[in-house]
Amino acid sequence: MTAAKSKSVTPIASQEARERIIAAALRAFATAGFEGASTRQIATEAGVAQSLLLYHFGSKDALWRAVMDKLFEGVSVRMAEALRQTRGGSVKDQLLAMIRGFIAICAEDADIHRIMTIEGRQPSERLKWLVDRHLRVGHRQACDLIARGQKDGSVRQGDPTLLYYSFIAIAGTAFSLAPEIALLTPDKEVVSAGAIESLIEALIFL
Amino acid sequence: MTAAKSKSVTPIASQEARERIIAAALRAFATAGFEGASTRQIATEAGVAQSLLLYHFGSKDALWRAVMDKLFEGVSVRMAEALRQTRGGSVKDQLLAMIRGFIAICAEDADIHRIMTIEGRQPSERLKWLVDRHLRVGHRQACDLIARGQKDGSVRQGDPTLLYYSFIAIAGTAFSLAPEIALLTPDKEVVSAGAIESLIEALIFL
DNA sequence: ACAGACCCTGATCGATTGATCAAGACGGGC
DNA sequence: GCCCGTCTTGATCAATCGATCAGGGTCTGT
Repeated sequence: MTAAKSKSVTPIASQEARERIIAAALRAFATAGFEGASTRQIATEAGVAQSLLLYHFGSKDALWRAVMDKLFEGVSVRMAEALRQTRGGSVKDQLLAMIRGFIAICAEDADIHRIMTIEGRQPSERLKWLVDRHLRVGHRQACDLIARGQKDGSVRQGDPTLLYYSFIAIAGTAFSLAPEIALLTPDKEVVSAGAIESLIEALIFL
Repeated sequence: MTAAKSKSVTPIASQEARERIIAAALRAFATAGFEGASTRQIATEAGVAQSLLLYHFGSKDALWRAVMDKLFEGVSVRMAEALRQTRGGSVKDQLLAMIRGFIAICAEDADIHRIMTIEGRQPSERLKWLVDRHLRVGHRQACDLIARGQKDGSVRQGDPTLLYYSFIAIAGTAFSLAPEIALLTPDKEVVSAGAIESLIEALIFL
């Protein structure tokens, strides 16, 4: 960890501050949206000065992009692993692994689905950046898989994109709207990942 | 229109301004969230001065509540009509009417689902107000219907609330994330209400 | 014609926003 | 010891925020 990185002169002192800022910014952006989140509130939650966050990232927009890169780095790693472990399996097994992985991601951190649905609702430069840099690949992979499943008869017919967004909507909404659901059913325990999975299975597969 | 309303002294001059303000505020709240939307931007879009909007509604919070009342007034009218027309029918027919009604509402105005998912993601006084005043009744009605359908064997087993939010998620997401989907599939036409309906049918019914 | 209620606007308030800047703290290389 | 690049802070900027206020316009009732 303290080993010198060949030619790099930077001793990599406090990358921890960057990570704390990104974590706080993720929560703020996910709950209040881009304009609703303030850099001062993010800095306070991260325990640093507000100017430090502009020193590291340059602007609020650049901070948002850094948060998204960090977010989808983790997501793509998990999804790639799920697909790798079922490489030789059937299309249905690969799709199931993808679905289980996405549910697990949403269960661990509901902010992921929150932040994705915040930006997708109006055209903007941020949405364009997000789609081109992070969303396009996953959508393409999933839709290819769905189309192959439709060909071999294991997946329900219909627009692959609609099926893709439907399963994302079910898995994500159950967790991202947890505060609302908790107010509606205060005595009920948290929603279970297994129930969501069987629901999505019934929706996707024949 | 100019007819005197019995004892009421107010001539009800410009209620049109109120409605323009509410319409503009709905769009603003639905896309930018409560904190992200500014009263000046809303006033500009409505073609009035910013102070007029505080004259009519008192505060930004009160304007938000007025927008919600207007929004759910229309929704509850449509849902009540859908249920009334299938009063004598089977549970499945009543649920189908409810689903079709909700899809039609989302197709007409995607802002409804947008605004519902914006507030449900973090605990707040606004969410508490929204749940108690507008969401609780619809949730109760739908879940009762789902439970009855589960008893007579026409509806899939599972937590009624999860089934309820799943069908809302599918119907709403397809329209509220339309800008994102359009960027992903630029050549494709808009998503069809019929495709969504058959998808939800497969999810809900046995 | 006058008075009063309602509707609406422009100016302005203090607070907060994202961004900039000067200055200090810290540590490694000479 | 001294210097220099990195990291961090506090002060401060113009712009914008929600909210308040005084005042004018318009109509109705008398």
